[in-house]
Amino acid sequence: MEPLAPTCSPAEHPGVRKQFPMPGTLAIERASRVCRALGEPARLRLMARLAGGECCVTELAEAEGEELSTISQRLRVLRAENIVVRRRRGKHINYSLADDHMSDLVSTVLAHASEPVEPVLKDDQQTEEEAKA
Amino acid sequence: MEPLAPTCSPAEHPGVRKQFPMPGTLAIERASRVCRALGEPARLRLMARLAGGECCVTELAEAEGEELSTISQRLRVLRAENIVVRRRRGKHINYSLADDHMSDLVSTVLAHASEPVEPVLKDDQQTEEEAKA
DNA sequence: ATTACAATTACACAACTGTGCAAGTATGAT
DNA sequence: ATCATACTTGCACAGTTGTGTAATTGTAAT
Repeated sequence: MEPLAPTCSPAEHPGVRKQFPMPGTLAIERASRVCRALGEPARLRLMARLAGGECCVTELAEAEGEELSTISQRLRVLRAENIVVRRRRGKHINYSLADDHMSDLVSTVLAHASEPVEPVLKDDQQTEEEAKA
Repeated sequence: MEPLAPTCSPAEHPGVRKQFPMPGTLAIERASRVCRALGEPARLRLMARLAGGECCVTELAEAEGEELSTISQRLRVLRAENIVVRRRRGKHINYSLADDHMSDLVSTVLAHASEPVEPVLKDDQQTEEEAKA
């Protein structure tokens, strides 16, 4: 449990040691919960669908080709993190994204995933500048 | 497994049915993997730290008060999703965020988590407009 | 009231994930 | 070559998570 103190001196670390103000435990906790909720293909698909407009559970189940109960469970997880919101519409319950932040998040991560893997600088390589230094 | 066809007609669903172009399976898969990687407090904290500048494993372990092996495993997960990149620096291996998308993602989700829960429109309520309609 | 449809929830089981310990690899110094 | 430091990985165990079936709740209509 107790980590040992490193023997490497601070001078060995040329990285920017700007001591970025770390977010509080609560913020980290909440943010990671949101990410985890989006961290499953099935749920992220649901989010992508909801980004196109609000839907009732039956619609979503039909679109996804899944059990109603399964969709409901997924929505439950999303709702627990305030990622989606629901509203009664007569016999149906319509779900939609909680706010603009959420559509931002979804589109950002999807945009990144759609991009080609940058072949510019592969892992474990050094830049040209570093090579001559 | 086979979902039953819903008996509710499309006319019942006033939501924007704009048939948003759904992202491909691959994009969804990759995006959700990224989210899942960020979906754990410990790993997200690591990301927040790396957002402040590149670090070696020992530094991170010391900062987090964790075993070196634990940090290494976390970095492994992040690296598997191309979220972070590593580079040898003599005796050390420095990790840093893979690209600008990643710092964007991290700061966006953290910003959202730091915000107060909007008290504007609670769940399962209807807007004023809808009340008179 | 009863009936029908929409959605949620409880439960149980399988699959996955994170962690620490211990062993292994890689680099630099002597 | 040996030694020490820095990091990674294999393994096993505990804790978590997603899914379907079946039972339950809630709403609207008759």
